[in-house]
Amino acid sequence: MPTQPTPTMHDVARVAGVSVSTVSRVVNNERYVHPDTRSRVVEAIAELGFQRNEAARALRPGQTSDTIGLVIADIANPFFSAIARGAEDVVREHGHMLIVGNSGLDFERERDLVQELVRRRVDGLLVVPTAHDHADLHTELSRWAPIVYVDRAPRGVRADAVVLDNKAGAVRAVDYLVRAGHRRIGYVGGDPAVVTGHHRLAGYKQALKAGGLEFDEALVRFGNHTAEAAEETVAELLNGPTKADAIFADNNRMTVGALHAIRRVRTEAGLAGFDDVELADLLPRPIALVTHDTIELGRRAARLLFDRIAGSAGPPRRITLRTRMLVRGGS
Amino acid sequence: MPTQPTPTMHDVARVAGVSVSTVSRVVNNERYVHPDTRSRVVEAIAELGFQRNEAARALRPGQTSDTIGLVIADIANPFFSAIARGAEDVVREHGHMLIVGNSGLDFERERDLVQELVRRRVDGLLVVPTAHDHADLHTELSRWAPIVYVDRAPRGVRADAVVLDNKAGAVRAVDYLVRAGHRRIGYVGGDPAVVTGHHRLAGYKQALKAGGLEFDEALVRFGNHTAEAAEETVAELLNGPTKADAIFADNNRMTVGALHAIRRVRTEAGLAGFDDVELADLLPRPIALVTHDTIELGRRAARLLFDRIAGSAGPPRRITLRTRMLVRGGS
DNA sequence: CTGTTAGCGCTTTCAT
DNA sequence: ATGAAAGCGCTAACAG
Repeated sequence: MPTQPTPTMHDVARVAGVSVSTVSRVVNNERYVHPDTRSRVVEAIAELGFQRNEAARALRPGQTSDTIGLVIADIANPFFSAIARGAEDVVREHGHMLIVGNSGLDFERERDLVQELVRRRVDGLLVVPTAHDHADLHTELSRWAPIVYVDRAPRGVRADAVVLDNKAGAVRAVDYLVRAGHRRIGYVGGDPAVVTGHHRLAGYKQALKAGGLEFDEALVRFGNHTAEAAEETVAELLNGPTKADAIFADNNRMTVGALHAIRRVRTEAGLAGFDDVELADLLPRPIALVTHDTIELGRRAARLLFDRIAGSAGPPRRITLRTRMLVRGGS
Repeated sequence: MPTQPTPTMHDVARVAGVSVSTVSRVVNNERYVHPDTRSRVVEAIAELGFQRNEAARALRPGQTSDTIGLVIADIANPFFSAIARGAEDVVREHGHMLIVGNSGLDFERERDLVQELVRRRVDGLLVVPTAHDHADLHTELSRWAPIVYVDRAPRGVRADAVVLDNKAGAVRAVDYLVRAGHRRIGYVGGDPAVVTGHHRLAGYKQALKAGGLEFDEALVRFGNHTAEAAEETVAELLNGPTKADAIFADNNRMTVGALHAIRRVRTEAGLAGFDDVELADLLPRPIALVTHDTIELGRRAARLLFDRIAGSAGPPRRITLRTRMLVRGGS
């Protein structure tokens, strides 16, 4: 059956035979309401199934929407869904709700989402920014609601951000491959403009140098946006003239693609990857993984955001979370 | 720096030297605004960084919040995050936004979330219901906003739902194990009260019977709420007096747990599981998986919801999505 | 084409 | 202890 209009405080007041202010007092559990009056109101509320309109409440001066916006690339990617999970944990602790939007790493979409969120008067924003320059967007919108960036700092702005220790993680992973005797280590990455990729590439270069290996531009392949794309790229890297004998995968999607490619090509190529991937420990081949507490990434970002919402001033804060390298699989 | 109060139409009107209604007309792209006036308003909007307050707009009669609520068990579980992804796709197509809440399969939390969502005047609700009886909750809240249930129909109500073909899927998977020569097939499941488990168990039983195997209560273990719990249970099933020689895992978490247990115990036990799991195809052992288009599950539910929001009446609709069985891994 | 007005559902003085 | 009234930011008649 079609839905009915929700009853208002006015309706409740009529049924209970009191004024709206009294209903408001009961709903907000204020003192100075006669027990009898209170129970009549409570009864009316139950009878009508009244649910206070939060949007109307939020309209009053000094009131907030109790809502946080989260903009990520793709909720179906385990990395981002873990962030969402951590964010939601904290957001709920604070009695707020989470509005989620997928940007698909497209700046236009991100911009639309963030603006829409501000129009809905969220109390704060958690954003995994796209690679685009955020100078304008950030300065334009951060006046209205505090913004904390997750996983990477936006281009062109100094702003609050909670990130991973990208370079150190990459160094350890690539170093592992070097020590294992690999000499031509390919790099597979996603969007070349995303800053995490740069940092991980820097780590890759540093580890190569430390291992006495020369950097070869031909071994670096950015621009793979899905696991499938990464699979093709890696197959090429392994089979083609580049003759890679190992792969460092930039993120979880790249790792999945690389695993498939290596299996397809049937080589003994070494593999290391950033982010954890489920079931990697059960694979027949060893794989070095740079892991981290992704849920915590979301949690920390949300905590920092609520700090700002509570009024904490001061310069932009940057929190960097540790990563660990571990070798899984190859049982 | 702390955030400022957002400018209102009144502010824009003052700056542009017009009335609020003119500002409203410009913002809503209505006709009958003189080009000059329009540009003065547009300028003022840009100057102030005005963003229309959607909550205030939604308050007007006949207006909607353009928001959909989604309640799932845990966004970090790939099954649910895929649903969220599908839902968001459709929600966005309709110009709405998605508020997400994790129930953790706890009825109290679910109830709180759904009520809170109604208080925020969402236009509709997408819910993966807990096992608890929903008769009261559904009849109480579905008057105010249409509700479509995802993955399972709630207990105690006839309501719109988009579900999977649980029984048939389980039959095929277990049948695969039977044909492979397994004789003592264990069943590992999650919450015993969730209806999907019942249907999958029914399929399990049917496949056993068809294969001439006797049903043994001792081989059925519900109540595993994490992959880790499932791992312990499966290890017990394989090692203990039950002497299972194969496992049917109820859902993706159970499958992951079972895989770990089997590796730990180092048996040749057969394995089949409901839901897909990433990288299963690269595992050294074959595994029969009941797969489905999870994103589509979310999409279909959202479409059905928007149908109802648009006013479509009629009896509760039940959509059942096909599942497929395929054997992965064991390369 | 533009302004005035009323009112959406709620909270919050201010009286009583 | 309770009610009347104003107003949050916006839209939608209704005038002009």
